Amino acid sequence: MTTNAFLKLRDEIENGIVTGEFEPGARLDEVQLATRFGVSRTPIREALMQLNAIGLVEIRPRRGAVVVDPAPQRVFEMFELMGEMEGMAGALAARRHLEEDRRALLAAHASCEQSAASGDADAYYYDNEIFHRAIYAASHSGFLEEQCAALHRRLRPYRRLQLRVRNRVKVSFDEHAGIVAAILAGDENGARQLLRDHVVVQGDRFSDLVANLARAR
Amino acid sequence: MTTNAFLKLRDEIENGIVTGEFEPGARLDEVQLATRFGVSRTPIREALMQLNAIGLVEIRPRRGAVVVDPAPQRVFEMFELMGEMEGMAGALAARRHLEEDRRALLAAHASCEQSAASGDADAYYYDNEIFHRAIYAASHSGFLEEQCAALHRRLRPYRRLQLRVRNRVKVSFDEHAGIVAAILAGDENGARQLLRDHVVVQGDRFSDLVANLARAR
DNA sequence: GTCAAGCTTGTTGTATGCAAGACGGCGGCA
DNA sequence: TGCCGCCGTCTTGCATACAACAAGCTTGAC
Repeated sequence: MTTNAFLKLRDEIENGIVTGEFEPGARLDEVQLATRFGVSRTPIREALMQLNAIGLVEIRPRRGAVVVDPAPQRVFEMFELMGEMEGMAGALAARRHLEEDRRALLAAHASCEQSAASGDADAYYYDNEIFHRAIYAASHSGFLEEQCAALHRRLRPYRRLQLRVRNRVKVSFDEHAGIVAAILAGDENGARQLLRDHVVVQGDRFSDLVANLARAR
Repeated sequence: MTTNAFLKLRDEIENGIVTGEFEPGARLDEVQLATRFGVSRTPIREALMQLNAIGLVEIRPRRGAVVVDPAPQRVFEMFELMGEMEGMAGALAARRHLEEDRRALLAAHASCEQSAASGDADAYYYDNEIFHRAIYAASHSGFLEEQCAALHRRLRPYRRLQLRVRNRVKVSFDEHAGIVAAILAGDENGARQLLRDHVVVQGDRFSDLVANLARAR
C-alpha cells in the first residue's frame, strides 16, 4: 500500500455495506476490521469517520460504529429526493447533451436491452447503473453528477431489492426507452417527469419495497 | 473534553471554513491545528477526514489538507441544485405544512422583515437562514431537510457575499413574501418555482457573485 | 430469590513514535 | 550564469501504547 490505505478501506467497507455483507444495524468492530484488512485501527477509524460523515455509518460515542438502518419512511424520502435530482439531471441533459453523450446513452441503453432480454436481473442491475450515470454525465453539471452518483450508490441495496420484484426489469427498461427519447429530443419537461416517475418508489412499488425490506431481515 | 473531541473539532474547523477564517485554498496544517486546539494530531485528522467526505476539504496524498476552492462554474452548479432542492421542499411544505409549521414560517418571516427594515445585512443573513430552515422542516421529509441544511451550510460564504450587493436584501425579502403566500395557500407549483428562482444565482446575480469572489481574494 | 453495587473485561478515544515521501536549498557541472 | 540532481528537513500516514469509559458478571445484602 503505497499511499492512502484509508481510501481503499473506505471503499471496501462501503462496498461491504451496500452489497449487504454488513447488514443494517450491524456493529463494525475496529479491531476485527483491522485484522481482516491487515492494517492497524487508525486507518480503519479514518475510513469509518468518512462513512459517518456521508451518512452510511452511525458512530455512537464510546459504543462503536454501526451500519445505519433507515426506517422505510426514510428510504422512501431518499428515493423521493433521488427522483427530483435525476429529473433535474435529465432536464439538463435534454438541453445540453452533446454527440458523445448521445452515443454513451444509446450504448448504455442497448446494454440494458440485452441484459433485460436475457432475464439476468444482476446484469441488468449493473447496466442500469451505467445508464443512469450516462444521464448524470450528460447533464454537464459536475456537482450534480457527483451528488447523484453518491445518492445512487447509497440506494444500491434497495434498488437491488426492487429489481427482484416480478416483471420490474421489463417495466424499468420500457421506461428507459421513453427517457432516452425525451432526452435526445431535447424535451426537458418530459425527461424530468419520466425520470422522476422512474425513480420514485410510490404506490405498489413502495409496498413491495417494504415487504422485501422486512423479508431481508 | 470527556467524549468526542473530534466532533467539536469538526464543527470548529467547519465553522472556520464557512466564516472565511480559513480561506479557500488555505492549507490546514495538522500540528498547527492540534496545538491551536490543544489536542494531538489524531482527532484533528479524524475531523479533517469527515470534512473531506463532506466535500469541504481536499486531502492530497502525502501533501496535506486544503480548503476546497470551487471554480465559479461549480459554485453556480451548487446553487442550481440548491434551488431545485429548496423548490422541492417548498412544494412539499405547501402540501403538508401543519399549524406549527405555519407559525414558525410566519415568525421567521417577521424576523426577516425587521432585520431587512433595519438595513442590517448580517442580521438579515442570520434570520434568512432560520426562514429557510423553517421551510425545510415544513416539508416533513427528514432526509430532504438534512440534505438541504447541509448544502445550505456549505453555501454560506457565498450567500453572505451576495447579500452585500446593493438592494439584494430588500429584493430577497420581497421574494420571501411571495414564497410564504404560496406555501400557506398550498400552491405547490408556485412555491417550487418561486423558491427555485429565489435561490438560483443567474443573470446579473451570477456576475455579481463572480465579481465578489474575485474581489475576496 | 431478587436487586443492586462493584469489579472485570473489552472496546473506544487520544497521544505518541517511527518510517516514507514531498519540498526546498545547495552544490556541482555545463 | 543557469540548470540539474542530491541531500536535509518537514510533514504526513500508519502503528502502537495508554487511558477512560461502557457492558456484563459476580457477589453480597436484604
